[in-house]
Amino acid sequence: MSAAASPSPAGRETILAAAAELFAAKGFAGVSVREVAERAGVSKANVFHHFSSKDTLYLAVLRSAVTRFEALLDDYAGERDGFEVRLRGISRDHLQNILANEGVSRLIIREVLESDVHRGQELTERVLGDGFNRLVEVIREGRSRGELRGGVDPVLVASLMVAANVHFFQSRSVMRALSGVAYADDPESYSTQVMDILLNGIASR
Amino acid sequence: MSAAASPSPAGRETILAAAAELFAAKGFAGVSVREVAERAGVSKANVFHHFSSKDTLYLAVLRSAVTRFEALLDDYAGERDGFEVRLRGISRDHLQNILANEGVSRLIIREVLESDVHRGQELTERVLGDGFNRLVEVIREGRSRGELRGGVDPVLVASLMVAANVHFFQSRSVMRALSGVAYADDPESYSTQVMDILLNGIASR
DNA sequence: GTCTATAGATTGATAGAC
DNA sequence: GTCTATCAATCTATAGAC
Repeated sequence: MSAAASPSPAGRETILAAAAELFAAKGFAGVSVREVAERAGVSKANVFHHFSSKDTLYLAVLRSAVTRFEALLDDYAGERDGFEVRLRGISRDHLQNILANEGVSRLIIREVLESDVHRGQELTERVLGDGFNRLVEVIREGRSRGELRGGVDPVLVASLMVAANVHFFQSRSVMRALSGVAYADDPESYSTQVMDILLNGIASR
Repeated sequence: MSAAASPSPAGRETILAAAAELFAAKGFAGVSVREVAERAGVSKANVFHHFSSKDTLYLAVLRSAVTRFEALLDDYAGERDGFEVRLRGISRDHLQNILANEGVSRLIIREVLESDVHRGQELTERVLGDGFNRLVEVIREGRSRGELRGGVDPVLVASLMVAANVHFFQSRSVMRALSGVAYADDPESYSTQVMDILLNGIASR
C-alpha cells in the first residue's frame, strides 16, 4: 500500500494538512494558495476545486481543531461515567488538544480576538458554534438530572471551561515568569484544580 | 487654569495618551515615534527624554492599564466590605475597565499571546506582575480569615477571575452570534454569574 | 528627503480540456 | 478530480520630479 496512487480520497486532507502547517507558521496573509498547492503536491486549481476560496480553506483549517474537540466529546458520550467525571475528562482532554495543536489554537484565538460583528458570526456558524453547543448540551444534560444548582446557566459554565483552558494556553509565557504559579507547566494539575472549583461551584446543594 | 503653559508635568502623560491611541489603532510596528511626537505636540527628542526607547514607551502604555486596575484595587482596600463583596466588586470593575479601554486591552492580549519565554518575563516584570500579585494578595487575605475552602490555590483563583473577564472581552463578537448567550451584551450580569459560581466554588464548607 | 508614477512580479480566482 | 492556461487586481520596488 504505497501512497503513490491515491487520487481523490487523500486529496482534500492533504491540502488541509499542508494549509494548517503554513497558516499556523505564517498567518493568513503570509501564505499564498500557490504555496499550499506546492506543499500538498497538487495544482493551485485543485486547491480551488476542494475549497471555494482561500478564506474557506482557512476556516476549514480552524474547523479541524473543533472537529478534534467534537471527536473528544464523542469519547465521553457513553453512559458509563457520572456527570463530574465526564466534565473533568472533557476539560482535561480539551486543554491537551489545545496544547497539542499550538499553531491552529493560536490562529483561532487571534481570529476571534480580531473579528468584528460580521466575522464573529461567520466564525460561530462555520467554525466554533457546533463544538461549543455540544459542550453546552453535555452540561444541560447534567442539569436535567439534577446535578446543577438552580439558576446556573449551562452556557456560562461551558464558557468558563473554555475560558480557563484558553487562558492557560495563551498566558503560559507570563505564568511561567510569575512567582508561585505551581501549575504553569502542568496542564493536568491545572485542569484538575479548575474543575475542582467549577464543579464545586455549580453542584446542587 | 489654562493648559497653555504647563511645560513638564503633563508632558509625560500627554505622550503616553497619544501613544496609547496610536498603538491601539495601528499596533507597535505601525506607529513611528515621530508620529507619537506630532500627536502629542512635542519633539521626537522629547519623547526619548521621557521614554528610553520605543519599546519602553509601548510597555508604559500597556502598564497604564494595569495601573488603572491597581487604582481599582485601592478602592476596595478598605475594611468595610466582606470578602465576597470585595471580590465581586473587583471583578465587575475589572471587566468594566477592560471594556472601557478596548484598544490597550487588545494590545495586552495580543502581546501575551504572541510572547515567547523572554518577552513573557518582560511583560510579567514590567507590566502585569504587580497587578496580578495584588489580586492574589486580596484572595490570600480572604483565605487567612478562613473564607476559602482548604486546598484552594489563591493564584489559581486570581487566574480564573482574569481568564473569565479576558474571555468575555475577546470572544464577545462570537458570543453575540451564539444563540442563547443571554449575557453577551451585559457585562454586569456576566460578572455576577461568574462570581456566583466561583465564590460558591471556593467558599469554605 | 519626500512624493508620484510606473514597470514588474505575484496574488486569488476562473475556464476549459482530460 | 486533476491539470494547463489565463484573467484582473494588487503588491513591491524603483525611477525620476520636486
